Amino acid sequence: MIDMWDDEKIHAFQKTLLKWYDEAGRSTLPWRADHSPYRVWVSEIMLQQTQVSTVIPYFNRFMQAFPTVDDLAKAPEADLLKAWEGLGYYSRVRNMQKAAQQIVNDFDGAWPNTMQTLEALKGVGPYTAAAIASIAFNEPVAAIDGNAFRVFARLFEIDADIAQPATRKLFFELGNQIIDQERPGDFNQAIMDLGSSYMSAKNSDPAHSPVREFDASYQNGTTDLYPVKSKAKKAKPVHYAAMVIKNDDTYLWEKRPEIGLLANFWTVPLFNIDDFVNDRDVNWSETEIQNALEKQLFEQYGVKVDLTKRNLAPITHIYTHQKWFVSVFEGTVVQDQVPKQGEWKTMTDLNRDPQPKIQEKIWKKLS
DNA sequence: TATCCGTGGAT
DNA sequence: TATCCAAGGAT
Repeated sequence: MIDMWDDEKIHAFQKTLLKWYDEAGRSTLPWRADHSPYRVWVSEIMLQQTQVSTVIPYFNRFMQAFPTVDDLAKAPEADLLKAWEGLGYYSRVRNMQKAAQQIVNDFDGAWPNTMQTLEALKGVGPYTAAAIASIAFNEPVAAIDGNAFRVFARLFEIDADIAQPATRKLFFELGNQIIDQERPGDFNQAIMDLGSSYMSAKNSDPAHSPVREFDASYQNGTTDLYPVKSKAKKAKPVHYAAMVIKNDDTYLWEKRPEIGLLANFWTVPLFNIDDFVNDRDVNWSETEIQNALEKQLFEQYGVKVDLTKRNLAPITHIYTHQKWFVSVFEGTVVQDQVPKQGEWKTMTDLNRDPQPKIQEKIWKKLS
């Protein structure tokens, strides 16, 4: 199992780590300017599965637009999604608003101030709760994110698979044993800074790490073996026809379902055409696919359409579990009529809605 | 427990 | 190009 350090070594590690953090940590990150729970929380949610350099401009704009938890609680959802547009994992911002309303309504505006009570907030799991509790409220709990998994796995040569949810408990208990009791928030952030520099996933430099004396994997030359992580499944290919249908100066536009991928986002109609696609590339009879698409537009949307252009070279867009191949079709309505499903909107109107990246790619593909 | 949920960057 | 990684959480 784990070759646990004695108290003396733990204290030496804390001292070495925090000394380095004070001298070389990323002190200029905007969410480190102060440790108010609101700022810490917003930054932690944005940073989930998202790189620091990506988050910085979003964070600054978000704090301008929604300076307090009250502002966030009462903001229109469209404004929130527009502020989040391009960040991905959009349920994060929807859950954030629900959590803001929990704080305002259920807790009378007072922040929960322990890891355990913070986990009651929507979208706040074990990692984020520990991060807020330690950074904003000085509670000595380990925040186990991807960095902490990697750093601890290397320091102690831990062979448990970090892709297994059950492994989180092991790392959490280890972290709680070595966390600095006086400066838990700085300790957690120091581990993250270490994990994004000397002990990063790629281009690590353990020989110059401030904690190399404590790094068993470096001492034994096994850095590349840690962390142990099982491989993710490959994304499943899915084929769509994007229907860009014009009616004078408007386009056919519809809202996606409330749950699932890109929930509630507006896009042009996207038809699944896996049935028309052979193996790995478009391979269909021209008249067959064209007739099928026009038929579906009439039956599902109630509009008669003349398809005029097609782009057989598909756009590709990769999600975590799906790889989309999107062929863009253009057409015009034969006669003006109100659609059974979706709406006609001008380009000006639809640019006001937040759009997923795939929709941007579709617009760019138009001839 | 396994799967789902976006996007951008690095190699 | 394919793959992995990036301050995870909900179901």
